[in-house]
Amino acid sequence: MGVLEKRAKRKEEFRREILDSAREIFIHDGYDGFSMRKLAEKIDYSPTTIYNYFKNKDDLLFAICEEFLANFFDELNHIRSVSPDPVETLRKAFLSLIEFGLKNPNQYKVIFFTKSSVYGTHEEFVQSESMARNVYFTFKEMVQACIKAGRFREMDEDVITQALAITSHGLVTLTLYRPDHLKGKSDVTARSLVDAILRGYQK
Amino acid sequence: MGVLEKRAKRKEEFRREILDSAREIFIHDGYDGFSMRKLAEKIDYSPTTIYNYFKNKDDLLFAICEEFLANFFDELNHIRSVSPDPVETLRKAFLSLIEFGLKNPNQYKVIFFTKSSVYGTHEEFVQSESMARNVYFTFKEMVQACIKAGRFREMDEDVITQALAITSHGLVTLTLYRPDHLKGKSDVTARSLVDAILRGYQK
DNA sequence: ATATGTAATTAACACTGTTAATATAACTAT
DNA sequence: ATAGTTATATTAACAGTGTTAATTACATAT
Repeated sequence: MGVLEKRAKRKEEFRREILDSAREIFIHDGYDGFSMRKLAEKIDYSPTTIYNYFKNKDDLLFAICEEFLANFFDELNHIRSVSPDPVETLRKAFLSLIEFGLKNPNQYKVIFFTKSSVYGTHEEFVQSESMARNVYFTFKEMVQACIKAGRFREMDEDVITQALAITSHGLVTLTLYRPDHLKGKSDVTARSLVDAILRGYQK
Repeated sequence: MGVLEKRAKRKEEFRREILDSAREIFIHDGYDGFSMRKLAEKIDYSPTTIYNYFKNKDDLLFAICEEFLANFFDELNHIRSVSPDPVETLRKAFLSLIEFGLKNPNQYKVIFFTKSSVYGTHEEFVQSESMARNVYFTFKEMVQACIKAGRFREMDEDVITQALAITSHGLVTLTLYRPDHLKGKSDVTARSLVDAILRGYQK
């Protein structure tokens, strides 16, 4: 292994180390408790060192988002592989996304708060290799499967997919930011809502 | 008019002046462009003076939320007064909320970002005289009207109301924070989504 | 005129993200 | 081994943020 590769590897490892520490801060102190300086202190380096591994804070947050979504992407594919009925698959995937958001509030906040600019326009988003894109397209494929199986009314797939994304997003963010409003009954409301919307799109 | 009343009146007037300036900053510079120091400069006072009229930044933001929601509350009652069919009333109210959010992005962000603590627990929220409460209960009454008219399946009213709130919230926030994602087709998606969910809850 | 209470200000604290300039360490070529 | 080069880490600083304690200016009441 050449020296250049060794350096690159070491750099990649350090990047990982920073990322792990950053995630720990998020889990431990929440989104508001995170700062570049705090992260620097945790990894025992000066704050400016981080900037040798990440362009800026947004870049760091984006990397964390990607990790988070990569985990969910795996779960999504697992659901698809074990569930035969397309509508049930979609329902499970749907509820899983909601559960994932509610169980990882701080990571979800990172995704939500991270500037939309990092994903670029819709075209750039579609052509990107981001995990957000992968998750979106997996959902879209699930919707397409429902239409193809004749279970859904024939509509624009993107509209339906986005409607589902919107619904889960609304539920998660409202629960995270107005926790008392649903009186801890998020799961009941979630099921009711998922039922209603799937019924609404079914034939 | 006594001196004390005069002082109270003057204080109330100044409070209003601060509030108006704050709203102007939000409209002009957006949520991220707002700061207490900028507001102070605009009203030609030192930053600390604001703290004689508002407990802190959150308190100020809350006041702006209330104003914003008061306007929407009026529109909601207008819709109710002119629309005879309960389901159509709900649909219009629903779409109106979404439109209101999309047309006033910065004010909507204020509502969303303002710490949930200002509304307290659900019980405190219900007993409060906040505009958020009024809007919520108006929506709930509309849902009840649909159930009473035998148009909706008999379910917990709160669950349905919250489901509607969640959906509009999701649509608005996703459009505001991932604008390119819906490719400016928010209105199409909104109508489709509202259609689907109302169909889902109808008999 | 003096005392009282309110309102506004200055200065400061403890933070934030980020950058330019500088020092240090590591590797390359002579 | 030494000199030159490059990558990495650090210090100091900038321009902000919300907020508070201490202090001054001012209008009112005695």
